[in-house]
Amino acid sequence: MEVSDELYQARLLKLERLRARGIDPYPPRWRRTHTTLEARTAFEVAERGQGPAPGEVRVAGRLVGLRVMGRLTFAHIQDGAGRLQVAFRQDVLGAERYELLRELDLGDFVGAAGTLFRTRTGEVTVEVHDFAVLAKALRPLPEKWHGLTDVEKRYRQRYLDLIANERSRRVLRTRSRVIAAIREFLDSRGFVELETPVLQTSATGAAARPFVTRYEALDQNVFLRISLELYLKRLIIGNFDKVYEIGRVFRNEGLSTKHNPEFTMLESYEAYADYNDVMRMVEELVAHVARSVLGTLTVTFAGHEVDLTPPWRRVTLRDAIKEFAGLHFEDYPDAESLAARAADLGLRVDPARGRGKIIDRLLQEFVEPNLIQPTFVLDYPVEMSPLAKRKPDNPRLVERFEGFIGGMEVANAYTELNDPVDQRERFLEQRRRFLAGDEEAEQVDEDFLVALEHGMPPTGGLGMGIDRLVMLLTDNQSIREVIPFPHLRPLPSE
RNA sequence: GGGCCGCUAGCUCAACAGGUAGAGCAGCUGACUCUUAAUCAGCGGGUUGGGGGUUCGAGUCCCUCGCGGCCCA
Repeated sequence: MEVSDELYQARLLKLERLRARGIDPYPPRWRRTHTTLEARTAFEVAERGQGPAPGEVRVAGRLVGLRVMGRLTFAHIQDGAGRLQVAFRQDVLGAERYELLRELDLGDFVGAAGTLFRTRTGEVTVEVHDFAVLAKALRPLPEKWHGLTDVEKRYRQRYLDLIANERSRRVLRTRSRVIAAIREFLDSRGFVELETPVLQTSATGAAARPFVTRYEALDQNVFLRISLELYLKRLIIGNFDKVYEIGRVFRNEGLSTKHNPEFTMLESYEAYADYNDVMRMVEELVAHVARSVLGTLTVTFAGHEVDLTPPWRRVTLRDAIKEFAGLHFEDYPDAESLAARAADLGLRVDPARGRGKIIDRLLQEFVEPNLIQPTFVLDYPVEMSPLAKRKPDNPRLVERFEGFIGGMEVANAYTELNDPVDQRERFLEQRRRFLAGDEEAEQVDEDFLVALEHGMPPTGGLGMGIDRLVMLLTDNQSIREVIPFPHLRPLPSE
């Protein structure tokens, strides 16, 4: 992050020379009439005789190109909408104003007022009558042609990446539009968006280790949420029939290109729906998002053509594992026999972690990477799913599905468990696992049990990882690309 | 956690077999009124990620630590 003293001092000197001339290098205002895009569009519309000539325009942006040719200077400024060329002529500006250009550097914000014209090479350009420094930059920009490619620096100083790399800006814009499209879809179906607590006295709703922090005023340890589930269910109990939240959850786990400690989840709950209804909603939701953001239902992800058109393939977990791992897990009623069979397949698993964990590993290792086209895997063992309702015809399984696309899990949903007695038993089973050393076991949430005992209607619930959905739609294999400021290990001596 | 690869000027990258660390862009000085990676002439710029070792001599070889990437678990 050190900048050479030479470059920094050169810019500081220019800053001081501006001040010496009575020019504020950080003026509080600049009245802008057009973005760069609006200015060009207005000119082109007038050129075709389809609108009035824009006359004097006032544009502003970061100086990203500067070509001084004696008494004529061309420059490009970049704003949020795009780039525009501006031309400074000494005979128009006068020698004294023109001299001020010497104090400009690439990276500075400038405002330019003037009229639009086309250069001999055909580029729409502002003939500048007046200009101002809006903010002097003291550090240099990344190289103008190659930009910034150092991956670590791109993440640590994301603003430089965003200045230099159009692709990075586009990915984050897509992220924003994905979230907007999700809201549009759910709102149009009558869902209500509410916010539930980030700070919780027990972290529930997922198998994950939580972050712990300290609430000083109450002299109490609190957790950052690992899911949105149990509070949204309380809202279902409280008569919000369709409710959702898009929010950050926090999981105290490893750091990688696939995992960020904080990530964005959508959870939705719908009374009187079951997991089949939720399945249909998920495929329609994803299709809506793709159509509205990309204008197509076919996306390329990691070299694969993925077709998001509903309906998606549906396969039971039992059949999926049979298909890809070649074993029928129901033939192995206990953890020991299943672990032994998994070992034959080259998968080392500890039977002490339980039968559900082994099945989960089989799913992750053998099935998940093969689910490139959108696929719902359904009917999970009850041990893996302490918040889901049992299947009426098979109490060892629950009405749960996960949605996979491009080899990634993007959705997880259940017919929600609303039997408070069964829920209490499931919590107690989780508690036993926790005491046996399973740090990811669900915590008992007594307050939630009391809520459930007041009655929750049959409900279909959904969790979706927004970051992964954005990865899919932008063809990024690293979650860090789709998060504005991904978490990185700290650099030494800070 | 393990393996492999990377870290050199502000940025993008070179540097044979261990022998004076270079180029382009950016910066500085100058020329230039239609350029657009402007061009031309000249100049400055380095703790080669940190620490240690081998050697007459280390960007290069060895050890170690840090950060990142890819793969595996």
